Amino acid sequence: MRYQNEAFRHRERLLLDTALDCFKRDGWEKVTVAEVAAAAGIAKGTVYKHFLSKESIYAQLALEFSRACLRRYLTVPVGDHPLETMRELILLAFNLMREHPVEVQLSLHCERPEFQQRLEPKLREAFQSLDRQYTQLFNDLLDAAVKQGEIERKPSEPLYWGVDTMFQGVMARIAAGGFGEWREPVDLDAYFHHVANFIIAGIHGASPASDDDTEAQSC
Amino acid sequence: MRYQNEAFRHRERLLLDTALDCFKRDGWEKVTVAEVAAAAGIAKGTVYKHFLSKESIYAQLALEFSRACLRRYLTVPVGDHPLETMRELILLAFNLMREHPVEVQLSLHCERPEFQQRLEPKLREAFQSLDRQYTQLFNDLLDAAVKQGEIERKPSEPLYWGVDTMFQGVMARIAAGGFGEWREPVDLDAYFHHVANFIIAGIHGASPASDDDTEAQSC
DNA sequence: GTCATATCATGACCGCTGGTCATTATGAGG
DNA sequence: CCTCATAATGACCAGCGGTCATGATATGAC
Repeated sequence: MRYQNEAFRHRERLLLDTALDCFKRDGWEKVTVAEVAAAAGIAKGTVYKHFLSKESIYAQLALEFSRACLRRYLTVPVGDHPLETMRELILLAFNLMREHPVEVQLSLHCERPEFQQRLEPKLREAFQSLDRQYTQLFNDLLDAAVKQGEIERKPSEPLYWGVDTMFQGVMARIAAGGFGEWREPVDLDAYFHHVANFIIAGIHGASPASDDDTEAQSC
Repeated sequence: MRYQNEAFRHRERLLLDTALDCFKRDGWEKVTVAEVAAAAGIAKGTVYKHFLSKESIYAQLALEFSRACLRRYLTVPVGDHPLETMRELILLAFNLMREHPVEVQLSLHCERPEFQQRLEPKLREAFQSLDRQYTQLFNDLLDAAVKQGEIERKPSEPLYWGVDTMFQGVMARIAAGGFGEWREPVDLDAYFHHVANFIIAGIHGASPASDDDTEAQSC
């Protein structure tokens, strides 16, 4: 009884790893469950003893990547210049994405509500939990920046919208394979650098009281 | 000969319209070619006299939407405050997206290089042509802003990266169905407003020199 | 009106997919 | 060694996008 359990778990890891390899080699959309199973030396039916569906595999891989990234971010110490730390984190995130385009594609795919509602509740909650942790990370950093006097205190949510949107955009860009049909070749390093600047500028300058509008109930 | 030709073109329009209706009602991923054909009162095989593939239908609908948007943008006059015009355009774009989420989903789907390379060259070129026109629109606006002294002259491409990324992000958000699992309900109007501010702030402040980021407080 | 011809519409058919489940193989316990 | 619970298997299914031989229809000459 013990041995079988061990073997079962081992197979699950093997399947996830194999699936990711296949996705990286041939594109996650094209790879079939049968191919993954064959590559792992396992019958197709067995895959469904471990995962409810192919999409469930997508979700687990996306979750693992997201968790690994978060773990990495949390090791970065917040110095005396939280906004610089934020820039550092942003660039770190972009580089992690660049190194793992397939995982980024999967993440984008799995974030869609339409996808999530098909998903088993357990995994859906895992996604939500991660979202919360990322929001927390951002808010902590923003608070630190306020405390250090780098920015004025203002509602954090609109700023998070901006940053989140920017991240979505970069993910879409990376998932799309960079600047495929762009006018001229684009260096991803330069792109990352400028986008990071754009974000920091947005945080500095966005939406305090510029002109019209009805928010600003800060504090 | 004349009648048949007319009827053929009419069918093509009918098919596109019907397909869009079906996509809006049941989700563009789930709808099958047979369903679209049935809804249009046409046999499945006939669909393939008009379109090389289901993806080709996606592409044509995305193109039509993109063209319609561009046409709309071009009617907005550039006043004495180009950056305000840009904000206006940005908000117009966001509202168009909100009113046409399915078209946004299709656009995102069709922009992916992997998708485009499967596409018939004619349609691919249409996408590239549109891209060029959008870039042009942005550059013209930026030039005008420089001429009016609203911003300093600086390389436009990095700024376009930022704006493009932001748009990708908003499209992803809208395609995802808004803020599905967000902490608390988010008003899209407020979201649009703040994101537009974020973009304008980014344009003002982003990336003038190497790593110097603080600048460009609102006027 | 009628027939020959060119053109188009049709739906049975194909290969392939994700997913199922009755059957078979295998380890654990007496 | 035998029994039994449990896990692995792959033939099988329904449904998909896409094809193509066949049948229907408009056209133009007479």
